[in-house]
Amino acid sequence: MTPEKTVARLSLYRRFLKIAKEDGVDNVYSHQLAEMVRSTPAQVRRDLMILGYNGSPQKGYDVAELIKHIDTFFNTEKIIDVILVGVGNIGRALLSYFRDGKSHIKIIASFDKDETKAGRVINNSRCYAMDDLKNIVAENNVKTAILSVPATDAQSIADILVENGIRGILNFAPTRLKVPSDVFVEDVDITMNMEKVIYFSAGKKK
Amino acid sequence: MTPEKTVARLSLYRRFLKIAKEDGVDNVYSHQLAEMVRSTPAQVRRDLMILGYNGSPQKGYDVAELIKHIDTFFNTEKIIDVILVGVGNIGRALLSYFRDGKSHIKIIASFDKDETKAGRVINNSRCYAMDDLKNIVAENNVKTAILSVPATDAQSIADILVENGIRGILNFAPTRLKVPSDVFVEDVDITMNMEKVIYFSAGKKK
DNA sequence: TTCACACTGTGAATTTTGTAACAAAATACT
DNA sequence: AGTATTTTGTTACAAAATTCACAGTGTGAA
Repeated sequence: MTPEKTVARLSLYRRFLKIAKEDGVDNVYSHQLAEMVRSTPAQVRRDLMILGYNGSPQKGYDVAELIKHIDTFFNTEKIIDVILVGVGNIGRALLSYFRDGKSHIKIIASFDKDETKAGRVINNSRCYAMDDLKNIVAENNVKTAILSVPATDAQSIADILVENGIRGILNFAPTRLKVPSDVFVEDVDITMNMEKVIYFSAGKKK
Repeated sequence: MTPEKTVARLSLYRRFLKIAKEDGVDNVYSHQLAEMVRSTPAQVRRDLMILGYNGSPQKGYDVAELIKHIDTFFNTEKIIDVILVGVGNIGRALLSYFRDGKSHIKIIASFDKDETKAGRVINNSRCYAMDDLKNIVAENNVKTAILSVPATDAQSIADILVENGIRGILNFAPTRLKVPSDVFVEDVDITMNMEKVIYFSAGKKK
């Protein structure tokens, strides 16, 4: 399977390729792509190898074509439906983030333990009670969830998600979730990231 | 300098150690720490080596002592002041995130281009106009910033930050910032993370 | 006091990730 | 057509991160 780092970079390449396309750019060279994502030409070419799409010397890569191949790689010609659990501050921010960004990722429903939120439409997404999760996930064949609940609830909700067939979780709670090995969890750990910044910026002398 | 990955994990260890301490745990073994942060005992021991603090074979690591050493490593006996620029959805979520979590990181001021937000207190943090940034950063000797503005504004605001002495940026905008090499940038790229989850969870068969 | 035990600290092996180098391909120029 | 130029695809190499494996150590039971 493709290494995690490469997958991450492919996602970036595509984003910047789309911007370039908007700007009317038809083809790019590896060194241009490298500059966009702060990488090196060698790294870019190496990453693109796995797509099975070949650029041409002289003209580099055809932007539209390359995007198409990355789309195929990610299997996202179609819209991907995801759910979000935990409509607190971060949850709401994410709802608007994915609504505004015209990406192929769509939050089809959000859920919250707080029953008073159920039924309300928050940031364009209808909020449901936790009890409805089972049906909505099943009916829409949702496989991916965003978890933005407080740390104290994260594990128990993750259990519910897994139980109902969720296979991938983007976790914003500052906890390490225990899930079966066939479930993929990506942690977005803001405190940790912040501490990294503080540590390394202190090291960088003026 | 300590590798980035190690720094990230040290931050995690500390968080979980603090929780353990709250729970009245006095000492931990590497395999327990490993389980907490989803790692391996060997990895934990290797990471802790750089602290210069030694556990003992029988009792493992003294929790309080280990926390103290990680604190020293991060140089955070004192509170770290940071600023936040961009009081939109994500900005507000972060304000409340850092207000609620009783961490040693404190957002002392927030800024927004939108002058109508200036003067208002949003999520316990006073919002200032961009023009005030210079003075507040200088007066408080702030070295770290959270950037949560739209992608289109990110670079120009980053330039302002750098100009005013900011040396570390936690960037939530889906852009790669161009900064001098003595400034550290950590990107939190939610779309990319989401795509990783989708990719790898699809690979994981039921 | 010796033995067995459970764990640490750390060099060495392994795996993963990134970089460099260069032949082959496509174009433009003469 | 032949040559120079530019950039790719890929292989070989290097560096970094992780894991292994085991000697060393303190403790308590026999």
